[in-house]
Order: sequence, then structure tokens, then C-alpha cells
Amino acid sequence: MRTIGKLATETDVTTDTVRYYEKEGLLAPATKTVAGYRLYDEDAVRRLRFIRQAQQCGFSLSEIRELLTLKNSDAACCRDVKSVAIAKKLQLEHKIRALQTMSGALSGLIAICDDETRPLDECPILGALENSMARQSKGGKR
Amino acid sequence: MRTIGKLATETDVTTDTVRYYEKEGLLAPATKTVAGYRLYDEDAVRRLRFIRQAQQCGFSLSEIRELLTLKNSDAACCRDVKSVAIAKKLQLEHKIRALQTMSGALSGLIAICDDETRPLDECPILGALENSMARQSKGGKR
DNA sequence: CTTGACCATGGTCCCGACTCCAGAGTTTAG
DNA sequence: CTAAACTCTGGAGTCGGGACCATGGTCAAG
Repeated sequence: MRTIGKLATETDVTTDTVRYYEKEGLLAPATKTVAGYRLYDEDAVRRLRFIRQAQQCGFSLSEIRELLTLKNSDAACCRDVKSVAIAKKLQLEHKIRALQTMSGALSGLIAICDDETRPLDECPILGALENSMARQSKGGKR
Repeated sequence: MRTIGKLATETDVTTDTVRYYEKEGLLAPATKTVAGYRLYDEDAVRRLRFIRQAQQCGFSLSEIRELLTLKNSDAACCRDVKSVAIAKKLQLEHKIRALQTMSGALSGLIAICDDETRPLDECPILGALENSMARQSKGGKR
């Protein structure tokens, strides 16, 4: 059994974060001392590691809470966990595509700026951003 | 000259957003009526479109403010704009790679779940998330 | 002249995941 | 025994990009 500070250093988080997770219903101390100090067991260490790992995989705290709920339910089986993972992966891929679209738009802007010495009022990048960015790489206005 | 409502519908934004941009120093009305109504010119329309397009490219409002400042400075030239765009693109690519790492981690988790009918306490996904996710696809604990 | 549509200000609220703080009690090392 | 280090609770603040609200002034049509 460890106090919150030990748990925190052990798992490389702050005590504030541990209390926050408790408030969010993700992690409860095994017991408390008479003085009200939280005491955590090995299970809490594993649970906290779980939370951090899941965050690294892109899960939000509320999604992690659902995973933990799932984990404690009898009705669920491994398939349910897997489908959550798959759904999350699809979400991530969706976001990746959105970012790639942005990146591609920027590539277009960068490409049309062929003469870098041009003064700003002729800057094709700024111009493209004003004009709804239609036909970027086409001839332009001049 | 148009009032804020006209500008808003014209650029497909709410009036709240226009006022917010003003508060953030991104967009000022050309003038005001005696009654205090904001009046916008064509330039504001272009500027507002610029803001929205830049947002689509992943720029935050404060970055856009810098772009607009750049645009109004005499010293700057097209190269400066281009380098901002390039820096932003690098940022985006960095974020994309981070998401791809997450997605890859999820793929690993999904892959190790070979038997979907397994009960939850043997779920290799949950197990991997607890154990720092070392050696995912290796033999596992059994 | 009245009704309804518009506009002004200044304020609060939202999301997520913490972080920081004050003030008071507890435990531990020397 | 004391000082330092730890812990407790509750609440507020942060960042971004607005949304929403109340209250009151303004303007155009019928």
C-alpha cells in the first residue's frame, strides 16, 4: 500500500492528476487511513498505467472510462474491446486524413510561390488565401 | 458598406464570430454609424475569407494574426509568408506522424487479439495496455 | 405608431485534461 | 520537539474558438 505521492512518482504523474482521475471515476484508492489519506494497491498502479497507455493510443478519458467499465463487466468479451479499438483507429485515420488535406493545401500554397523576392502585395499565397483558394496552381491573376 | 449581419451571412459566419475576431484583433470595421453599428467594406470581406481559409489550412487565430501583421508590414516580402507556410506544414506533418504512431499502436493491439471469444480477463488488448505495451505481437503470457 | 428584425455591450458557459492555490491537518526524520 | 515534507478539500485558472444570453437601443415596413 502506497500513498498518493508514491503512486504518482511510481507512475510518473502528479498527485493532482491522480486526484483528478479519481474525481472522473477512473481510479479509486483501495482504502483510506483514519486521517483520510488515500492508499493504493498494486491494482491501482496497473490501472493507472492502463490509463496512460490508452491515452497514448488516442483514447480520451471518457473513452477510457468506458474501457474500464467494459473490463469490469461480465457480459463483455474480448471482441467488444477489439471493436472499440477498431472504432478508435477509424477515428484516428479520419483525423489523419483531415490533417493531410490541410497539409496538401499548404503544399499547394507553397508551390505557387515561385518568386520569393516578390513584394507582399503580389504574394500569391496571400492572394490565394483571400480568394477561396480556387485554382491554386493555375495561372493566377497575372 | 454592410452591417455585421450582412457581412456574416455573406461569409457564412455568425455575428458572434465576427465580434470575437474583432476582440482578438483580427478584423475591424471600416467605420461605425452614429448609433454605434459596425460597418464593413469589401476589404473586410476579403480579410474574413482569408481568416477562414487560413483556419482550414490549420493556422490558429494567433498565427493568422501574425500573417495579417506580416501582410501589412512593409519590410516583409513573399519569402516570409512562404516560410511561415512551410513551418506550419512541418507542424502538421509532425502531428500526423504522432497520430500515425497511435494508429499503429492500435493496429498492434487489434492484431494480437486473435481469439475474439476469449473472456475479458484474458483479453490480450487489455493486458497489453496494462503492461506498458511491451512486446505486443510476441507470444504473450500464455 | 407599432411590430419585428436587427444591432450594441458585457457577461457566462462549453469542451478536455489538467494545474495551481490556499489553508489546514498528518506524518516523518533528525 | 520541531521543521520539513507530505496530504487533505474545494475552488479557480488555463488554452482555443467560439456559442449563448439578457437587456436595451435602432431601424425599416406596413
